[in-house]
Amino acid sequence: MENKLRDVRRRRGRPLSFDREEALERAMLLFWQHGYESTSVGDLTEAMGITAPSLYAAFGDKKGLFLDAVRKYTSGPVTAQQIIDNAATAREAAESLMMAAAVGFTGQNTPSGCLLASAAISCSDAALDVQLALSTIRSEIESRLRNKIKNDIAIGRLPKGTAAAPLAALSLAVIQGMSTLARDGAKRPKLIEVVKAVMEAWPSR
Amino acid sequence: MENKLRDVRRRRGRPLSFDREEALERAMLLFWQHGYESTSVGDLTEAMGITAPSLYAAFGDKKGLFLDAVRKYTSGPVTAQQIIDNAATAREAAESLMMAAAVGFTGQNTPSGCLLASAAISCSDAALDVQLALSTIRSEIESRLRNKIKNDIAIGRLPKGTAAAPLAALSLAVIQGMSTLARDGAKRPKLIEVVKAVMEAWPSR
DNA sequence: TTATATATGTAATGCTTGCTACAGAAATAA
DNA sequence: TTATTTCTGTAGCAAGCATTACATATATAA
Repeated sequence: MENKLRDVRRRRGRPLSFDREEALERAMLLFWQHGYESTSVGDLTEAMGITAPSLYAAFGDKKGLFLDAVRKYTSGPVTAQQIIDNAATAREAAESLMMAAAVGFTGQNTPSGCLLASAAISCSDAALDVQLALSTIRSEIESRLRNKIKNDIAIGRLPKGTAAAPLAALSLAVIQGMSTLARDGAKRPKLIEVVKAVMEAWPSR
Repeated sequence: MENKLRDVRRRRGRPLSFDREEALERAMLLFWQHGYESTSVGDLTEAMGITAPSLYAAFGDKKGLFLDAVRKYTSGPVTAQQIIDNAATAREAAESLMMAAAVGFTGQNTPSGCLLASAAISCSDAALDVQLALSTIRSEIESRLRNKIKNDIAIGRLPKGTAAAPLAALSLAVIQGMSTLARDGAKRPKLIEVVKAVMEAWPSR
């Protein structure tokens, strides 16, 4: 079997003068902080250290760059999907998800809050598709958690009468809300207390 | 005592050609839907039915108009402060507040979600003061609820060991989160279920 | 070498932004 | 009437927006 690194043929024309992933990382951080519409292409090129034509050649347009940044954001060290799937129980899945949010929203080297929860909450009609893209991601996480809860009910790990949808929606609502709390200045311990508090809403252990 | 209506002297120059409160109402609805920065002055003048010079004469500038719109939003039929103050218990205050949110975020003749929670979540540096204004309002509601909870603990209506701050923060987080859920298409019954679910987190009745 | 492909830097595109100068209109006060 | 005050409509401001045309630079392929 060939060495993968050696297998990578050089492209034909002039090579990129910048590290694509590093530039994308910087764009992501800017979108995270200021949101989609309030971040201008000028802001982006400055932060990424490249000129506009390079940006457009590498990422298509502002919208494409944003969606790429979202992809980078959601494929970090631990994804929501992994957290849910790896949890032993639905209860644990919800708690881990919210705890990861509490920690991720209060990082020292990243903007406060959540990119998915804050980058396109309200926008102009021109950005409705971007808004929808984020909304879809949020809904998928909620749906996955809801299914996990339903499963635990089905196998008797949660009481038969438990309402799955409200618990899943509540978890997502708390995550969205913690994003705003973090943006408003709430520190990590406070968010962790919020998670502990909301876990009391689950059926008695 | 003079009749107040007769007491209102006509102003000296040419009278306003539009109803100030009605125009402000329309501006509020537009800000509610699209947020502060994504609503342009052009959008506003069109919706308000007036020209730019009239807008600037009546409201100062875009920022002044927005803050006036926020004032109108927060001084509606029932304010958060009234809900908290009129509630018999802290528990009731939190529940009423969240229920009012669930209803208010899913009105038929208004945009989905909450103006305070969505109009300036992420913005450019130029709008940081607007962002701060909304953040301050949110914090004041949280603070008022927290004090109500502390009082109930002090008079023995809630268990001595109850943590007031997390319950207040959780309530606000759920409200912010429900705003996003509503914007994502959640209907009123779903939000009401979320409120019922989170109330289970309160100390046993 | 020459041809081809890709990326870059400069500079500009047309459009939208928030805002306002200015002249005229419409009211009250003298 | 005349003066004064206030608002309106037209028209336009400078600045910023996302995007791109174009010439040039730098790589591989023939």
